Amino acid sequence: MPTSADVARLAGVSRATVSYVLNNAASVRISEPTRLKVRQAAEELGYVPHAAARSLRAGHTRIVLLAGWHVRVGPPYGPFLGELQAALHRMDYTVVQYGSPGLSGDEAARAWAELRPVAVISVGGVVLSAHNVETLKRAGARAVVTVGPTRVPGAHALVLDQAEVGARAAAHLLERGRRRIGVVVPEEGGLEPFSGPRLEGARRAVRAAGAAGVVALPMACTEESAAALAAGWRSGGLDAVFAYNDEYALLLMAALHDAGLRVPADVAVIGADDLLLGRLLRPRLSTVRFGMPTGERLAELVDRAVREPADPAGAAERHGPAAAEAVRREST
Amino acid sequence: MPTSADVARLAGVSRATVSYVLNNAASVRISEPTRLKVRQAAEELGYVPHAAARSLRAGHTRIVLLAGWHVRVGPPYGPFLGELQAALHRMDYTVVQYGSPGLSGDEAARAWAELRPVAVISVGGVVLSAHNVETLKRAGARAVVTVGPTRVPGAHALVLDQAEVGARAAAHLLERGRRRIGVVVPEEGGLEPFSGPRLEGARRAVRAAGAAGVVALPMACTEESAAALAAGWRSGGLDAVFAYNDEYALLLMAALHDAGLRVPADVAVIGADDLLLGRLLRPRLSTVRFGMPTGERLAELVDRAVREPADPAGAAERHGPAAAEAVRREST
DNA sequence: TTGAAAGCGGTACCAG
DNA sequence: CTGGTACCGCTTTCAA
Repeated sequence: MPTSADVARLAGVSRATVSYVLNNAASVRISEPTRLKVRQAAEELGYVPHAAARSLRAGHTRIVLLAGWHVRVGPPYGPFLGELQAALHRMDYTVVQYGSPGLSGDEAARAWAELRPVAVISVGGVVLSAHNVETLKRAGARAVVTVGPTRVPGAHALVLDQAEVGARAAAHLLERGRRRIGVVVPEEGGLEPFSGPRLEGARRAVRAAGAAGVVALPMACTEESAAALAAGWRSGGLDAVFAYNDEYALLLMAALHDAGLRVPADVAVIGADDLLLGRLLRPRLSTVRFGMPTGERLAELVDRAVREPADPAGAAERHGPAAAEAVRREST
Repeated sequence: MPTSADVARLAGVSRATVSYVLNNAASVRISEPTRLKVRQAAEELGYVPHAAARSLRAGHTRIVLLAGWHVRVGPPYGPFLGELQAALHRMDYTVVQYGSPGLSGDEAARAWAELRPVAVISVGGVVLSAHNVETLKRAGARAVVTVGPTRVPGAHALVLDQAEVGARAAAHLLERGRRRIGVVVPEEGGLEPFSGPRLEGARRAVRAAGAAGVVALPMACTEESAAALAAGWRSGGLDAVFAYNDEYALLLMAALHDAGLRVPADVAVIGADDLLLGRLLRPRLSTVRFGMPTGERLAELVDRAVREPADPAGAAERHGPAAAEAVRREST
């Protein structure tokens, strides 16, 4: 691969001049003929600058590290992350995906810091400590943003209060007169940061209402698992279920139907995340929708944090939880 | 951020020694006490090596560039890409996501080459020329893999013959005795590399069978758009539809149902990609399934290409298309 | 207007 | 066994 020295040689100028020309350096005037020679030489050699060398010299990168993307990234995160990525790209950042299955906070922070990202966005998954955030900041991160149920000192937090989702679902079921409520908990790994709070939120809401409590129902995202759960339903005596997610809800609903139970007459079913498919199946699925911020908005937040040198500690944590609301359709 | 020089100073050794210790250099023997001093110093300072500096010196990176991830990345690509990413991570590669909306092949190749990736995986989207592949290889890419309908000279190709999908769908509908066939084409941007060949394949299959031809039906992935399409259905006189995708198929099926048409009596509907939800809705949706390679397999292919210095030109293109087959359920 | 040279952080050769 | 040092490719003062 040709280097800037090769271009300089071919153009008959110094490496400095090459750099000035190709970066349109404003602080220095280069004659038009020289510019042309340099441009042609670069073109001819197919010169492409070396990003690592540049950022080594510059002392900082334009890397935004997007961490903790699970294999199972269900809606509404998929579209959200897509938007985020596109927006950051438009702002000229290099988005580096970093899946970190099974890494501890310390290991993850170290691995991420090696890249010297200018910002880190941690989506679910890895739980960072204040010390980890400190490590990242010292490594050049001007912004560390966590998206998820927890809040880390020192980091911007886009709190997604999953407990609120569970609470709304339970409240809705209670309102509809149900009392014996089950909560489907996914058996798939990696969803605990979401499923745990959802279950807990439902539990709290039910307790607050003076009802008996909720029953956790492990289930995998397969037809077989749903059928197994539905088969034992009558003996459980539950009259309502909050199914973590619309996907799980629909699976279970189909299985309950096949097992001869009527929805919502025998069992009320509510999901979450307001997926499109919830409106396709009949009865239409009730769900809990929660206002996910747009990817663009988070991208702007990151961009601002990167540019603002002053990062008042107070401002770091003021990004409130998005509101959740139950949407009643036909299944409850 | 502390550098290896800081660690060396604190430990009272040279930078070279620090490097040897922290990288467990096998070619050199360092005394145990020294190792300990270095380790402690590094720990104490919270030293994290600088990836860019390292790869600048090494002359190569462990970056695998995953390019062309669209915002709307529908199944079965989502899970596939997730697996791929996880597998590469396990093999100790750094996966860099690079969305390139609206970039030409030349621009994209340049931008990618700046990162000096050791491998490039281009998923749909950007169309690379042989020259672009050459640029990337010169920039250090030991493997360039394209995943999608087209095949680029010089690159490994994981051909996903979308035309075959369309052809199978159409053939299935013809077999079921249908003659006037519509093909839903998504209005959403970014899907053309997939939707175009699917339409074309269906068209060819219908022509080959001596039938009249197919009608392209633009539709967005929303209830409204589906309803609009369904509303004008009777005047179109079509007795079957291939709907690009199970998602579009289900939307349309629900809309047709609401418009008073019976599936499959009045209209046969077939989708593609064999999504889970196609088995939840009744009637169960017929679909075209095609064997997507697992992410693990592609990761291994990349890994092998990276390690094998010899890359016989003949081997570069032998990765055949995955087979597609129609799965009949209840909607056709 | 252009060139020479220092140095970003880390690695690996060679000398001691 | 360890230290000195050259160098990876690029940017950016400082001089000419």
